[in-house]
Amino acid sequence: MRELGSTQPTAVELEILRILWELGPSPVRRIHARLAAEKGTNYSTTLKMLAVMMTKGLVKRDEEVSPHIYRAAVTRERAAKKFLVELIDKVYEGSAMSLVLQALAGSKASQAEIEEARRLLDAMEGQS
Amino acid sequence: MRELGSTQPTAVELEILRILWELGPSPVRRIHARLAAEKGTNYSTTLKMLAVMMTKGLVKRDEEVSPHIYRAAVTRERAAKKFLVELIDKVYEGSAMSLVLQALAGSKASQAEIEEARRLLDAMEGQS
DNA sequence: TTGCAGTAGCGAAAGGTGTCGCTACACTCT
DNA sequence: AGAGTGTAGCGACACCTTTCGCTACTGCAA
Repeated sequence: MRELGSTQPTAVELEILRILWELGPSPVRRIHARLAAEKGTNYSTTLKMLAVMMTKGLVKRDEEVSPHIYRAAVTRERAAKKFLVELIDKVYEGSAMSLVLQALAGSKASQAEIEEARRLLDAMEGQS
Repeated sequence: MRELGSTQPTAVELEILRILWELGPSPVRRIHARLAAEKGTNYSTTLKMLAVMMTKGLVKRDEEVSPHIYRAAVTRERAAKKFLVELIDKVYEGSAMSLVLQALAGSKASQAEIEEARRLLDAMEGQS
């Protein structure tokens, strides 16, 4: 019972997505090199995971060239947003931005990030 | 291979935690009523899930009384924070508060929440 | 005391994730 | 042609999550 557009990536899938976001479109070799460095898993495993992710629509690949080139089918931003929406939904069931921020309070942020956050808040205040 | 203090709740476990956060300490009957309303699962299933969650330390129970009373072993806030930290770690590998905010930008926030966010940013700026 | 209702628990099984071994195909290079 | 190297994929398996059926215990009512 899998919902249509909302295939949340699992742990390893997310690791692969992160690698793709960082590296950009890459052949399996390169993805595997990173993944193996972190987890020590086999080449076959990486390949299989990519295959599974293909069926879930999490990645796309160019089969014209050889080796095939894989790329993430979702952007980092979109994925993050999806996670957050689900998090708020699951944990707070409803909008609770202030609580999320509260949770973030412990983490350190650079001056630049804080500035940007302020700008964003200003923008949010304007609309809606 | 499960890390020591970081037992991330699975999907159903999270649903149960959410129910407990909302209801407060409750007997299985009450938890099950909610869960069954959402998923239509059996009483045995709820009971088993609670048992599993006991071994993981996600819930605690008072066995003195009958029926036993279950309560969440973690607060909503702590759980949310854990999720967020993991999210940032997994998706952005490192601090990226502004990006998280970016992701949140689409969601609507009340004036009060925005105010609170501003106050929080001020506080964060002060320290560290 | 027997029977019923509510409660607790165990063990099995179904489904999903992550892992790999083994096979096959292509493309060199000799 | 044959050997060697890089690439792709299938099928099996181990492990975890989620599900339930069946059993057992408790306490109260007939």
